[in-house]
Amino acid sequence: MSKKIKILLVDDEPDILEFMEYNLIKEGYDVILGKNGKEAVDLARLEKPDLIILDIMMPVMDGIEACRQIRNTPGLKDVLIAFLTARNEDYSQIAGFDVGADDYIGKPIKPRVMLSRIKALLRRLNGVHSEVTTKIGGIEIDREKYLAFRDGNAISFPRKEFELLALLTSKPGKVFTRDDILARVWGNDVVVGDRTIDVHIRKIREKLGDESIKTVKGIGYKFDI
Amino acid sequence: MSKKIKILLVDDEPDILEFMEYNLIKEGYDVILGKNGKEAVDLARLEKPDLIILDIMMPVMDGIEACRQIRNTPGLKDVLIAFLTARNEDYSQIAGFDVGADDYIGKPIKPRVMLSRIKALLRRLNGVHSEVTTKIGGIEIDREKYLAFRDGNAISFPRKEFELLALLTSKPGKVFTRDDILARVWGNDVVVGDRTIDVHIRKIREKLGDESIKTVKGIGYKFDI
DNA sequence: ACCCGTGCTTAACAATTTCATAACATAGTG
DNA sequence: CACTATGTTATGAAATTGTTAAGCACGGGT
Repeated sequence: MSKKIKILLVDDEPDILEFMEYNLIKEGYDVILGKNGKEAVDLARLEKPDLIILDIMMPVMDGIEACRQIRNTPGLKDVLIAFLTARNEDYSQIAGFDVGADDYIGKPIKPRVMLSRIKALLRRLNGVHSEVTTKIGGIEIDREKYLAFRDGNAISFPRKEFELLALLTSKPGKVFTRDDILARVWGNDVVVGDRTIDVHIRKIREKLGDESIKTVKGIGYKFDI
Repeated sequence: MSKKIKILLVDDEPDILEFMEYNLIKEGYDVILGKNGKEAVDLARLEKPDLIILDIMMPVMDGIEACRQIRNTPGLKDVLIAFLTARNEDYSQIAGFDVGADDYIGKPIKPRVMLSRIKALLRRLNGVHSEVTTKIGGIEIDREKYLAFRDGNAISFPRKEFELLALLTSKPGKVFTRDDILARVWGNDVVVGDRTIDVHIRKIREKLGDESIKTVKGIGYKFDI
């Protein structure tokens, strides 16, 4: 996958946490756990997850209030938030949509339903997300076609190479550290050897046929004209 | 001049039906009427409207269930569905979200509000699926006839194959991920094995007899000339 | 009700592509 | 110059997709 998707999961019942964590990790998501609303807010600010799943009923701070505070955090206004609710809870209390929830997931939780719902939500996110194409210094990156173009000629890349290139070109001139690159192209907990990034960089350079990817020794790489 | 837009309107109160029908027809829409959820499903399948407006509370089958069934009908996965809801029905809103509604129109209905909402919805539709036929690289897809044509010769496909082809050709060049494809051709809650998509792709390729469907390894498939 | 054909899914296996690594070369830095 | 970070290359493992055939479910017709 491109950058691994990070999900913050908050519930006060360890069983549910464990159950959902298991299913989410199995799908390849990056999962962070919290056990009350207070933690939810702190972790959200710290980790900037892509999606937050909040139980409504929790000690210390309930999900509604947590949601409100998260939404009031700069940079987290557009995070996806879904509520967990028991079927028989009083829906009027779950006026969750008033505080800006994006979806709700009913208990008891069925793994398949939950996962498909999450995928649907994340798909919505993708639609809004960054620009589909970037044009910079004679080459154009089309994230939808998974192709780069130079003078109208398509250059195709295998997945990792493309994602690496897409990352670098997403902010031309910015230096991405190796850790950055590892986290965002490979995923947070993936461990790969020292030379892996270099090899991919090399192949991209070869295909692009120019010097647009610069090495910043001791730091990382950047895409620059 | 495009085809007239077809709206299926379902409510059990004749007054509301008449009132809305009047306003919609005045705007030049093609209106079909139903008076309960059962009729909604039947008419939706029969008429393939562009937009369905469902009351939540209805005899025989409520709007929620009708929506669910419509969404599970092949070929109607992407139909626009809007719910009619009385102001204070929190429950409706939440449950409606659950089954994939696109919008809510509150009662009491104000004609102008309703019409602008409907136009906004249909604008969304235009981006994606408006054209009945697509012509691309020697082949033509007719979504109404469920047929593809190459040099005037019809090629017929079973439903799944056709929908898959229709999806890919809806945006030539764009890579559709496997998850995308699963969600939009098979449906959100359907779980099928790993090789199912491949098998369908293979059959389509066989029938098209060319290389227009490309594999993007690790991502998905695209239709490209 | 029964049969038949079609469409859909699966499973097993083959073919292919991509990826990570190791070993070594080179360049940059103080 | 010594040391460290990066470049290069070939190679095998791993991941992904292709292919085929078989079985099941469903609908239409008799």
